[in-house]
Amino acid sequence: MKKMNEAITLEFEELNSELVDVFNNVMWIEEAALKQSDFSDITLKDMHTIDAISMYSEKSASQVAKMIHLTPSAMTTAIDKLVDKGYVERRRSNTDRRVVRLGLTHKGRVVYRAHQGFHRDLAHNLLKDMQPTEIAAVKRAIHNLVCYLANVIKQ
Amino acid sequence: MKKMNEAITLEFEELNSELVDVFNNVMWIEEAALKQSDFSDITLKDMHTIDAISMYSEKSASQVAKMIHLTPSAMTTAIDKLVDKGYVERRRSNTDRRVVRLGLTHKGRVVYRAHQGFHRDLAHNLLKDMQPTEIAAVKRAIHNLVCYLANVIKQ
DNA sequence: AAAATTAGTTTGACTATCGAAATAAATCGT
DNA sequence: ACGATTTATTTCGATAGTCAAACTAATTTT
Repeated sequence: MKKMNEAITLEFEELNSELVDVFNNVMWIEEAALKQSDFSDITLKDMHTIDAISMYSEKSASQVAKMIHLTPSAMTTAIDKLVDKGYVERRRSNTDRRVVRLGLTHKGRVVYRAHQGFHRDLAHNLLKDMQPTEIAAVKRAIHNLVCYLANVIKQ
Repeated sequence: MKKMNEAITLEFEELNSELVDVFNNVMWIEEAALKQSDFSDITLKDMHTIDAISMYSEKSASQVAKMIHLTPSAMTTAIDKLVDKGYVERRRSNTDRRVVRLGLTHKGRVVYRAHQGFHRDLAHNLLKDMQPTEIAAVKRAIHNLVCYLANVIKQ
């Protein structure tokens, strides 16, 4: 174990604890915000499904399932619900009639944009009142994290 | 709508998308890591319960329930499971025999420390190869986020 | 000491999820 | 071109997590 400067250790623990705080709370806050919104009939998980389907490229049901780590069967029922509620459309592919192409309805696109807005607010508030050099540092840190997580996945 | 420098806008979108990536993946990675570990009999939610109970202060069941946004009834069944599996202990308080004080068993403390280690790794990798001034910037950014989220909760 | 409050548990209904089997369409080997 | 295999999705049955409401027991208020 490396001997560390005490002040730095303390700094680190403070950061760590705030980081834990963010991770533990973001999901819950997002869920709660959704419940109070005009789209209270969907959960955050539904929202992530909608996000994975997203605006433009038409993905197949199993592609979306993989993206959000759901089994195909769970995907089917999730889509059923979102189709019933009018957020998502199922279209059988013309070139391969086994695959189901998923797309957002108008309502789906509205809620997708609203959710993107939420994330944009998060990012804006992360960078609140920061200088370009500081912003660069933050960006690098987030990138570090993304790379680290990507590595963890690979193993 | 404010007119923005295009390069800065692009920078921002890149950061935003990585941020979304982190939020979407951390939970899943944590869950997967847990499944492959020696503690595959608990879920990430169980882990958060254990984390809320934590090492030292003896909290009541309802205090823990509030911390992790669970109803008392859900808390009861969650604790039942963790008691069965040997991670948590229930003790009726002596001063007020309605309240249940929760504590970690030896096994519970081991898994708690392991989980803390996971979070510490995250924080270390966030700050990988960064200078003190950069670290300060990152810290301020995370703090911004914590404050923003705290405000969202209040409304 | 009766009524109200508080902490936690039990019960019943509902939802999400998974894995296995079923279905249906495409492709491969001959 | 035909049957066998593979692929994409769905259906079904089982399990687990959640909530709200009813309930029990302990404590506090009046």
